[in-house]
Amino acid sequence: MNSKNLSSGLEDYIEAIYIAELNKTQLKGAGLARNLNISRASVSEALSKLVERKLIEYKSYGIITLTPLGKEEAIKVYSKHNILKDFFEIVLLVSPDEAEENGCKIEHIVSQTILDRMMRLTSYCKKHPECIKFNIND
Amino acid sequence: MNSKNLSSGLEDYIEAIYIAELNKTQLKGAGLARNLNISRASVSEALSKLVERKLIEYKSYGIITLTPLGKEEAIKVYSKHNILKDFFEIVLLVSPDEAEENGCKIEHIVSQTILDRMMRLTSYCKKHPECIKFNIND
DNA sequence: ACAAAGTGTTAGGCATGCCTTACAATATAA
DNA sequence: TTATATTGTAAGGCATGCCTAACACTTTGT
Repeated sequence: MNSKNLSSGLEDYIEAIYIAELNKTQLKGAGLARNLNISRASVSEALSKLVERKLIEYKSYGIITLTPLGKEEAIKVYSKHNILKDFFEIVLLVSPDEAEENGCKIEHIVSQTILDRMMRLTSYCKKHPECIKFNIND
Repeated sequence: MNSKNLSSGLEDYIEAIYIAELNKTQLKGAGLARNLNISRASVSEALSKLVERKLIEYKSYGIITLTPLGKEEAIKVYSKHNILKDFFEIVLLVSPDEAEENGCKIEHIVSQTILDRMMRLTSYCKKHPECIKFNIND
């Protein structure tokens, strides 16, 4: 389980780091702790693991950076997240907050096939909005 | 977290016990261990917790039975499971195995609103099968 | 009734992942 | 430059949930 699969916990860290990079934020451990609402101690442990797995670069008091490998992983997770969120919002008409919350959890466990189908259905519903009447009548 | 919320692990046990009851199977700990592919020792621990929380009745070497409370919980989980599985199969056209596998995991974390919407969309698609063309063309 | 098969439990471990406390190191602002 | 704020980490805990090994108990078949 060391080389390939990331636990859902580590995926969350990687994703948060990636989002910080997207926002061009200089992220340190303490900031990550604040973002994730987790203790600095826990973040410290997690960062060590991520460094060990060569997914991030990080030295004490420095800025956290994704390695190319880490970025690859981050993009995977983040895109799962977005596929789910869009699907919940656009197809199932769920509120943004709830879509976000569910996406965050489900992203770690859902299969690729299901994501692919969701993506297709989302884009279909965007083009054919009349298809979303399921929710109103029978 | 004691009185109300079940961990996803315990939900799995409860669900497996419920399914055994549906099949009119006399279930003991060892059988449950086989069903879930888990050691007898782990099952033994879990059953103690479930007895403690008054979700099952169980004595060593006896048959495991759900209490009314346990049955209530089981039905909740099981119906989530089925809503997800049906949705994946009927709306997203995923294979039964994959639908099952994903349902098993997601049932523990998905919100009620999303389940409700999935249910509606599933029944809509059953009545209007032409709606599932999203998967073929644009 | 007694051996074999099946079942249950305890003890000791491992992994994940979170916490608080206490302290150490660095950065920053006066 | 020195005090304050920020950041990092080590130690010791807790909870979940899984494992194996070893042992104990019950059931079953002959």
